[in-house]
Amino acid sequence: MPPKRKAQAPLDDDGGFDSGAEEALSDQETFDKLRDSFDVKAMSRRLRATHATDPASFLFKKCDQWDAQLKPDHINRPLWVDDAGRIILESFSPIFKDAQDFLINIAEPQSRVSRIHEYSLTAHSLFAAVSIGKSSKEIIDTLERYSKTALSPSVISFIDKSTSSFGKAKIVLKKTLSYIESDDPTILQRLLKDATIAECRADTTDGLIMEAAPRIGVMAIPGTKMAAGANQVAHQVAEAAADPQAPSDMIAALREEDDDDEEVAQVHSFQIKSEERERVVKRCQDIGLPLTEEYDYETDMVNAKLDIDLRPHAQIRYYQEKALGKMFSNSRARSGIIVLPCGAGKTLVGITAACGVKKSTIVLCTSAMSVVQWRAEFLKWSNISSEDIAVFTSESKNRFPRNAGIIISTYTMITSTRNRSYDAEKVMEFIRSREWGLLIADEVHVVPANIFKKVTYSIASHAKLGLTATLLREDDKIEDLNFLIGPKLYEANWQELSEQGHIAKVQCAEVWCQMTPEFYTEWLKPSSVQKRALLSIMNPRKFQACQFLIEYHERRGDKIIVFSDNVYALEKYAKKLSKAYIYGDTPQAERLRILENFQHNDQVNTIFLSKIGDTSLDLPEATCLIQISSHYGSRRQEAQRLGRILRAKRRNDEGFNAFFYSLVSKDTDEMFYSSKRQAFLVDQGYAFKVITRLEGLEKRTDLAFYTTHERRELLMDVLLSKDADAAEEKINGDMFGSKFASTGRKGRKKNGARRTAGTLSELSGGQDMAYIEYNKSRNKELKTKVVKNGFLRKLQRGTANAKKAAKE
DNA sequence: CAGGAAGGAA
DNA sequence: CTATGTCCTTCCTG
Repeated sequence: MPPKRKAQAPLDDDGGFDSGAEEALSDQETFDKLRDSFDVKAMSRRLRATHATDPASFLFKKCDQWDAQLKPDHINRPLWVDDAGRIILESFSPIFKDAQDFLINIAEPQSRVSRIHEYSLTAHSLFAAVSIGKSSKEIIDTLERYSKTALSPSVISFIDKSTSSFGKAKIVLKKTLSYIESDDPTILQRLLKDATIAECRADTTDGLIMEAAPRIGVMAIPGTKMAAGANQVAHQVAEAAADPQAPSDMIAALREEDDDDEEVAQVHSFQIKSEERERVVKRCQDIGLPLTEEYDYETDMVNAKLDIDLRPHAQIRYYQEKALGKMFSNSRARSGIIVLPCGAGKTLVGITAACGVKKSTIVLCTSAMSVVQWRAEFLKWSNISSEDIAVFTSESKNRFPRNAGIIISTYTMITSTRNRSYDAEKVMEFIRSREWGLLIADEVHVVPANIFKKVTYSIASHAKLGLTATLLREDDKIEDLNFLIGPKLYEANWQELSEQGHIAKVQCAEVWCQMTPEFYTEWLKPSSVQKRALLSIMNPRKFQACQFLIEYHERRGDKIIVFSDNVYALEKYAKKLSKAYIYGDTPQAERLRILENFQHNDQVNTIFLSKIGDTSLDLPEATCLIQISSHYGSRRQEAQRLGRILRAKRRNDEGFNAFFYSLVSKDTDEMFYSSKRQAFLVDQGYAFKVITRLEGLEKRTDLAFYTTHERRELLMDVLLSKDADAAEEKINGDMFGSKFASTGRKGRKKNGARRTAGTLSELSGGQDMAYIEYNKSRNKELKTKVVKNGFLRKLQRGTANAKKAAKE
């Protein structure tokens, strides 16, 4: 994958590197001196790595390597294709739409900034193209037609080579067992020569299993069902013929299928161990013979039909239809992944897919809350009867009464390795023992986590549909989805959807906040990353910017969410500004109360959320988002947070914009992380504007931490908080260190130290600190789990205050 | 219902 | 560059 590029200039047009006009001069001097004394080289190097590449330079570089002649009418052709399979699409071309539709099928979108889109041809993307029915010739011809230059031979041979062996063998399910199947026995022989695959073989026969092609009825071995199958087709043909609306080719197709059946086409197969499914699929991809997984649901006579249809009021949007079209071509369901931004109707896509397959369906979600939502959506959009949808979570362990139905559950529920309750085990048995027509994996990007990989062999499903907004992980496991679920079938273009009003338009901005001298002085002292991070977050200028933005947007009538990963900062900010906040320990009832107020009470326009709000909370009221702590360059988190405001209810109001601010403390690590986090959104075409000063901010005297005194106090508070205790070590560490060596024995990692500190809160502040410091080095062995979190935090604050008092 | 255990995110 | 610490979620039990 080529490196991501920043599309926008790092600086605002007029702003430039505004060195803080809002600072009093003396502050500025102090600040400059501080900065001069600090070695900024490392940081600027990192910044340059993400900021510096200018958006067009890579084009020129590529042109240099190019001998290819431009075609005479190149101006009418929208593509540049280099010999490594990288494709540049000009979005201003008149045939942009056609070219985009084509590219999305055969290549991986890398970046879709406003004028220039970049795609790349990969083996995976070509496999996806073949599995939705594109031939190698079709791909090459179309590419050639759109390209400004003749395709290089290496690209052609890459496409040829990659596609020639695709689609020759498939993986199928018969009576919950897995088989590799092909028309061509030599392909299977070839596969069996591979040691890994041979190892995973389950049947002990020497040769291959051979049977008539699994058209109609053949799947059923004894007579009765076969007859039923044949009957059904006859019935379908009759039905189709009787229906004046039915296109004649459809009838012909059905008849043809019937005819096919009479010629005894042979199909060969061997069985593999279900638990080795992934290994086999992966191995087959590695050796260039990827397996297709398709489900011929219409002719499946073994599994009961599920009575489900979309309700008439369910309107499928065109992009949802496109996505589903990729999944359902050739009247089969194929496994794969559909990528749609948050709020673009992923659930409806899943439900429609279930309505297409009409077999038992299992839906997996990440949290119990979305399980409830999925169920509600199913009832809303389809005519499924409510008893046919079972929910399998810790609090509800239902099964459906009939032969076919829907189960909605969580990944953890399915994959848990620990002891299950009796009921849970019963339901698991039920799930394992039957065949599923469709598996819907919500938030599919979580699946590659080690534990979740198990789902695919706990559940025997004919087809799998993965849904996600952000097919992104910071590790390299995202590739695994290719064999865990299937190829990416469709990926929507965010900009296009927002232009058409399906998701909100968003203005993104990065607000650079200068560090105050007090805070920067501390920041520059050698200390832990945690402490530095905390100082950057608690930077009073950032606080003021936040306060300013909240006031500004509240006046505009926006509903604002403020995100902070850091709970300490979350609490400080929220309390200082008298706003409600929710984090992990907030009890369910309290959460609901706050959310309720946020949505319906016009006195409550701002809430503070920890990363609890990244996913799962659905807040259609929110229109403005402020990020105050944005650690670890997680692109997915950034995208997901942005997703919180994409479904803004007011999005169709004339000229409506949602706002997304990232507050960043200047000259700290946050700058680096921030640009890293934005990479994904920038590739989706979002332009981040850099704001170096907020108009009117400097004139305000009523903002928090206006006086030096207040800022000092805040600094003290920060330094004494649990995250920033390194400085005290020297003072108190050796005085009390040994005294408590035998006290605590347990506790998980650093938490242990914190917990134990709680239990010892009756000690004086100084001793307490010493204790914490002493145990820092050996907290791996600590293991006391005494008090619960919420209580602890209270104690924590108590001890912090005690420390402060002791110091003064 | 509180609390523990386990695991994920990045 | 990787390892880390912190937060959050799930499920199950006493």
